[in-house]
Amino acid sequence: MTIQRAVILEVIRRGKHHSTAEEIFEMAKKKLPTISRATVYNNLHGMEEEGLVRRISGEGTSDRYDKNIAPHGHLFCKNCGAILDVMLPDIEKLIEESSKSELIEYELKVNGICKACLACEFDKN
Amino acid sequence: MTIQRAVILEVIRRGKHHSTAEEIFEMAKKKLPTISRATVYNNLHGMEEEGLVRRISGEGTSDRYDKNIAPHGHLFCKNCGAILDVMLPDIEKLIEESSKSELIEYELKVNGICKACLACEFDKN
DNA sequence: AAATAGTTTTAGAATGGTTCTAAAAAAATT
DNA sequence: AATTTTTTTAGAACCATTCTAAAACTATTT
Repeated sequence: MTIQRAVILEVIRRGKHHSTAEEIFEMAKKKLPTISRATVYNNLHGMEEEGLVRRISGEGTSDRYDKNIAPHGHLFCKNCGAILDVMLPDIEKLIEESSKSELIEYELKVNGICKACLACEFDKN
Repeated sequence: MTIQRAVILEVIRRGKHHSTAEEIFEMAKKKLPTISRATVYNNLHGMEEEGLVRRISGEGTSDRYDKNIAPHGHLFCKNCGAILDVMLPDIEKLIEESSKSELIEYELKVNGICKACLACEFDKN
């Protein structure tokens, strides 16, 4: 456990959900001005392997890191840009049954319009 | 409809499922040696918008293009490397119910061990 | 058919997120 | 204290994809 790793963990724990490596790097620099991008990537990878964070791979855009390590999907609201957790209770069983395979992990990305935007006619673009 | 687009469509239609842009480019070059990478990307994007192909975004690796345009997930077998379609009958309703959002499209990626590898003890690494 | 305008292709440069590298610094072990 | 191992650093390299500007097509108008 190095100082760098502690700062990165703190940034993830206190910062917003679903930050990019670059955002984490920028936040970490405020505490540790000499920290390097490679250190952030190294530690994020390490933490991913240790199960401390989960990576949400971006399509086209940067990957994001999630402090919520429980298996769940993500809703990308095409109206307001929010990224929201989606919990699907029995999806693991469903996947295994329908594919007859053994599941290690899954990643579910949903493009849609979030609850809040649906509720507010005014927000709709 | 240009010659290039026709060749690209033909490559996708006859070639293996889940090809990368690079693979499609290489195949297309056999018919049309002067075809450019940009043309392949341009046309793949166009076809994606027209709903002729579906993009499967890679994490770290290249995106792949799927001629199966019905909504479905993908199983990436960590034993043999196969990429297999996963059909989940009611997942759309499930997602909308559990997130209370309006679904536009979803992408489901599953890491696991495929049926064939499970059946054959010998293949297990 | 020639002229014009619009679209598509081409080759290569640029981009951007991520990974690699080699040296320096820090930590752990002997 | 000396040695080995691990981590950090800065910047270069990587690689899939996008951009660019010129050339080649296509379609449309005279």
